Amino acid sequence: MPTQYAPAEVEGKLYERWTSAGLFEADPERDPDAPAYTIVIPPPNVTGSLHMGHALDHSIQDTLVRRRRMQGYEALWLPGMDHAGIATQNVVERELKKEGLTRHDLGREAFQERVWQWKGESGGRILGQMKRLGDSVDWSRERFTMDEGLSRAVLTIFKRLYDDGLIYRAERIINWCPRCLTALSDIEVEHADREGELVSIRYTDDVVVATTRAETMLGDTAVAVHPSDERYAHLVGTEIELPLTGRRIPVVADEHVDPEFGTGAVKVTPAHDPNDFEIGQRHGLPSLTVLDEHAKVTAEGPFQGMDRYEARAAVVEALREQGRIVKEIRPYEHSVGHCQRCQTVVEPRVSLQWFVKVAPLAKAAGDAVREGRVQIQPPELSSRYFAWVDNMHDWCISRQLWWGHRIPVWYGPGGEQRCFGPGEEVPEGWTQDTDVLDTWFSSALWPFSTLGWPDDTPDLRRFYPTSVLVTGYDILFFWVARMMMFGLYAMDGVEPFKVIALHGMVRDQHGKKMSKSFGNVVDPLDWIERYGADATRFTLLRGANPGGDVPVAEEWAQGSRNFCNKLWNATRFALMNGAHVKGELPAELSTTDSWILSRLQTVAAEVDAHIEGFDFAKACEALYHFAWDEFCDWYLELSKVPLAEGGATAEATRRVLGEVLDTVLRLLHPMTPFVTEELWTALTGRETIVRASWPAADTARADAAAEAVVASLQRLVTEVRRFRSDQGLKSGQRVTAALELDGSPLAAYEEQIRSLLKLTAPGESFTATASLPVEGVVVRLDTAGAIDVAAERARLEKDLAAARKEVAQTSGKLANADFVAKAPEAVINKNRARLEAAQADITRLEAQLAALPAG
RNA sequence: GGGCGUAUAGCUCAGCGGUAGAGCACUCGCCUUACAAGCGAGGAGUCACUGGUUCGAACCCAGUUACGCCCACCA
Repeated sequence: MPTQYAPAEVEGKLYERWTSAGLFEADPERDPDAPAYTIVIPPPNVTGSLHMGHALDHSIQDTLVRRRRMQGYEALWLPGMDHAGIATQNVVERELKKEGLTRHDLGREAFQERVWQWKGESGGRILGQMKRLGDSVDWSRERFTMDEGLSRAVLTIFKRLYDDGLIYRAERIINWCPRCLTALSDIEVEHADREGELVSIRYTDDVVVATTRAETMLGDTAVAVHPSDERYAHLVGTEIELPLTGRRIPVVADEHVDPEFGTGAVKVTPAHDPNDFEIGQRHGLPSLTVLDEHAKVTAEGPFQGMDRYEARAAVVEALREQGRIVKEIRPYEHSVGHCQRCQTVVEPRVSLQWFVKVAPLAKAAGDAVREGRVQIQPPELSSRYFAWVDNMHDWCISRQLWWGHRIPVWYGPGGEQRCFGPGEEVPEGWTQDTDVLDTWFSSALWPFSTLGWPDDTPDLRRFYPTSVLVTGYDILFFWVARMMMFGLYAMDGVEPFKVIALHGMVRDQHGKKMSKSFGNVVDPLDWIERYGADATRFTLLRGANPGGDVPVAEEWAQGSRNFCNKLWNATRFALMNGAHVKGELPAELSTTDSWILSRLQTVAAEVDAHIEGFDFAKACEALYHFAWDEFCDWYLELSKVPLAEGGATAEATRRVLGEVLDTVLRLLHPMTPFVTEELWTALTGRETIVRASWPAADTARADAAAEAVVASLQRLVTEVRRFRSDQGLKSGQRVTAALELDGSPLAAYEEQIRSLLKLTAPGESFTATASLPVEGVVVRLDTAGAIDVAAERARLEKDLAAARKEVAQTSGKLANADFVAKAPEAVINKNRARLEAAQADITRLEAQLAALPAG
């Protein structure tokens, strides 16, 4: 074995071995008694490639699934991709543009073929990247939201919702992207504060209105004031002339108007503003569309054909010429909606669209969490979930795109409209709606459509409901809430998952969001290549505090790489010394053996509990410390003496070494699958760790006495090392020493202590001696006259002062009647122990000071 | 505008009633036959501020300040 672990040389080979052996494949019939464990992957966009967010999300899911698989569950992690309507259509349209073509040049069918072709060639790059990460997904069950089966699920549920009156078509104001040329749902619009201009316009001598979108005045069909606003009471019910158009529009009274804001009079443009649309509905106002789908002015007149921004300036200029602009135009920061996919400013627009009536579905989705049938992890995020599901607007599901599931509604003679389910025959002469469904419509079915629904399949029976949904809190609304709605609806009230485990966003080392413009984006593949998949995963998991964002930095990845290397070298040492896992543990164990086995079982219990509780940071932390600080730094070092002794002692040590490594590797395997597989198979000679058993904590191995002995041994060794370091003694320099260990439980460890401290046997003569009473034993070191007495005295005096302060504090506390009367017994005892320890320290330190040679 | 959250060592974060912890960074000493991707030793924090509750507060309560996030139909 080389002295350094080279991930690149083992990862590809191991992944290939795992998949060809079918180790990740679930089988609904394998063992009917085994509980099922299911995770469906949040399907990445077919346009996507692996970023740190995915790497985190997948590391978590893989950890959960691998642990369950080791525990004997029938574990299924189902992979797949989302067709990502707008995103994908945009990509392919961009490609076409390079060839000087638009989708209209191809026509609908040819364009769709083109997208499928693109999907075959470059879509799904992310699936290959998932293999690099080590995802233990079942590739035999890979799904795509546009698959035949999943499409049938979409049509089936559409038909059911339609028949239940939960899907309707209506002319409503919706968010419109003038670049993508489609409607968007509320959550596909991102709001950001932008500097705009608030223009005050004098409609008449009495009526001044303000707007940031002056061009929309061309579509005004009223001015609204608050019903109780006395300034305007005389105008309500009258008509005024709308400048630039000559149209006469009414003044209406509406509660929505805030009399405190501006002049208290509002222009009303029902066709291009959501509020105004509602005012229009309430007062029966006409809705006058003045902007087309490209956001160009359609209203006849001088502005016709202008882009909205061009028109905005032109309208203001025209009004200015008429002297209708009040005062100066002032800068105004306000929130502006942008298309999530292309960042174009969204234009509210009235149009005929399809909607899901969400009220009953959202109610059920909320209740499932309220009643505890679905648990949100961490629970603090539940309030956000409720805020969303309890206040949801109807969901606009139609998109004016070509890539997606086409709406299964046909229009027949006489304007009749009918929904045809899968397999139903559409009569001659009927034409299908040209819109497709929002991409989230099909992803909402993912937890059951992937398992075969609407058919009653063995997979669906065995693996639904899924066990846990793992995703970032950013798509709680986009996706999670909608899966809840559709899952409960389609599966007759059975929730799609039992736990929603939300994680944070990956950020840079200063907690900043990763973005191309900041230049702080880290590519997980880059880390995988330089540090290995395990180090990449471990870094992410180690930062994954429940609910918190996950900062990552280059140095932390190096630290994880170093940790993998540490495991590598520990195993190398163990194998070089004949460590093994054959047979039972020896009946006769040394104290250090008992200690490490005791600690091991505690750590196994902790790790298990932390993963169970989705606290991956703590699981990693516990293993990191145990493996490095306790096992490598102490047990391994202490084992060198018994190993050298040979015989039964050495044999017992080899067995314990093998035992601890075996267990640690299995505990780490869900987080760092590759290095653990490589080392574990070498150590045990077995086929694979993937289906090895998950370690259970053996409480019978708990041994507080052994832990106490090792703790004092560690204190002794540390104290002497401290002395040597303070004294500037060469670390390789052998020092003669007498250890007076008689009667101490450490007596059995004299050899190890000498070895750790590089002490030789007591010499013939002591020239200058430092005496270190530690833990009731005395160490006399012959430092060949090299003692810096002043430095040692300063050091001891500092420690002495600290000990005296401690005594003062604790004894003061114990003298406080209130404290003694009210504090719990355990706390009082702790203080007593602390006092005793400090008093012992004082005795020891005073003795050490007294023993110092005159200097 | 509403809601939620966070302020702890240089950085990123744990701790959430009983005398402050980790990783990285830093200082000093070491190529000690598992590992220099390493080993040993060490320094470093009035736990944002102000009050309150308590025998005892980083932790609970109130307020202040500063950040962050989510939602929203702020013309």
